[in-house]
Amino acid sequence: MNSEGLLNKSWAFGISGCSSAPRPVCNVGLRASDRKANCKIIATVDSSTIQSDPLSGRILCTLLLDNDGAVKEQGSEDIAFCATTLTTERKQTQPAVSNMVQTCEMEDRGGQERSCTRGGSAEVRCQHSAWSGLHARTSSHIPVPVHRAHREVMAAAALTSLCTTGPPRPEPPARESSDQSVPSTPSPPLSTDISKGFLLLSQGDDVTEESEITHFLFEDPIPRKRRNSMKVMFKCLWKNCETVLSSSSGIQRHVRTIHLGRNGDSEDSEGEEDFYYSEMEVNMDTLSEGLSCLTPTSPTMPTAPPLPTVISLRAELRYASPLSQSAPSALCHIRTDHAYQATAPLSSPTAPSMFGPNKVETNFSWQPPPTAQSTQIHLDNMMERRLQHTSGTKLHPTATPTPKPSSGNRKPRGEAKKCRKVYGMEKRELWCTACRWKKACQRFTD
DNA sequence: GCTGCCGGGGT
DNA sequence: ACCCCGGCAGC
Repeated sequence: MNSEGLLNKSWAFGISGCSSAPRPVCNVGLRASDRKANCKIIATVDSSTIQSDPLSGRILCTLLLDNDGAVKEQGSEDIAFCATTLTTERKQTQPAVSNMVQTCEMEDRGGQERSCTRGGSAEVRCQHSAWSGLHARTSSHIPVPVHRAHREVMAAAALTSLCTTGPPRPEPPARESSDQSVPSTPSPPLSTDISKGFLLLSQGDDVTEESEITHFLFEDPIPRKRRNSMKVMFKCLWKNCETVLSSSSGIQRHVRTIHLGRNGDSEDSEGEEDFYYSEMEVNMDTLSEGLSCLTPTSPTMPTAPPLPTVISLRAELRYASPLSQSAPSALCHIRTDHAYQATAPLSSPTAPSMFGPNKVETNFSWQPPPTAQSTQIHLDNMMERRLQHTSGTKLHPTATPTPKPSSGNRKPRGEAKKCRKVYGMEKRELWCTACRWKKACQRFTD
């Protein structure tokens, strides 16, 4: 097997920390290939590649490959990890190794040799020690192509994941003292430090992918859930606007279109919208609980969801056709002030569905807990405001969308003929009740 | 002026 | 709750 084959087998076996180290140092300290009697030194890991290493220059361990194909590790007692990366140099000299197993177990036998062969497969066992608290950096003297580095990272990830399946091991005191910045909540410096190392390896990779790799590499089962449950949201800072979106582009577009009154795709804002939103961390567990309460298909949906953080769904409608002019009244025919109007249809055939294809965005807004009725009112107002905005009148940031103070909230006269017009005064008995009572016609709605 | 309908009052 | 109407505003 050539070196490429080794790569394909994810020969990278060096991983540290294992199950009891939530912040394993995964470093690449491989230097050279060498030969010994009956063994081949396939890698040496020294402390020169480790940042903040108090024993600078010291060889931490040497990885040997014996004739049986088993990997042996030899080194000092305080070996924290055995990490390796295939280098160009090694790629040329690495002998064929088969049945290499990507297993890393936590096992402290107290001896110098921590390797065994099981079923013809070699296992690299890592010993946990005080070294686990060390921060690692990527060895800068090892040129690694991006794609290959990526593969090696993934291989290391596989190893680590196997490590975490090992028997539980109590946290060593050394870690507690050396690394005090390990809260139960996510720790940005960790991901930053680690990811920095991998960024050197895979600068061309997408950040998200790199982040995923980092999480995959170093995640703890329980902390991962917390880590994933926190999500950065972007909150609009505009006065009286509580829109919260999950993406910066979305909030920028929101600010640009809603508040700045600019075209959503135009670039003339020159980043002005950046001043009108801020990031916020949101516990997605709480949010999802709230959402599940609001989900119509939720089997456990209560009639009045007791939300710790209440979400009101804002159906932001964007209409491009003149149909939108009449949409509000058609959409929101929930009126209970008069009994004769309660029988009116809840929606018009010409009205777009609230959750229909015209719905472009659904925003989450943190607001005081509304009742079901107030939620409807909120939707109503939101839609009306949006429709007023999209129907041609550009909103000034400080201007409240009040069309005409003098005209009050009187809705514009509809286009359709009413009962009076259709039947005439002679057949007043054919009018709908509302028309007879000089109220808004309920038969011929707009 | 016609029409739609809001607001208010009467029963 | 039901019914009626004055009055306003859009057309």
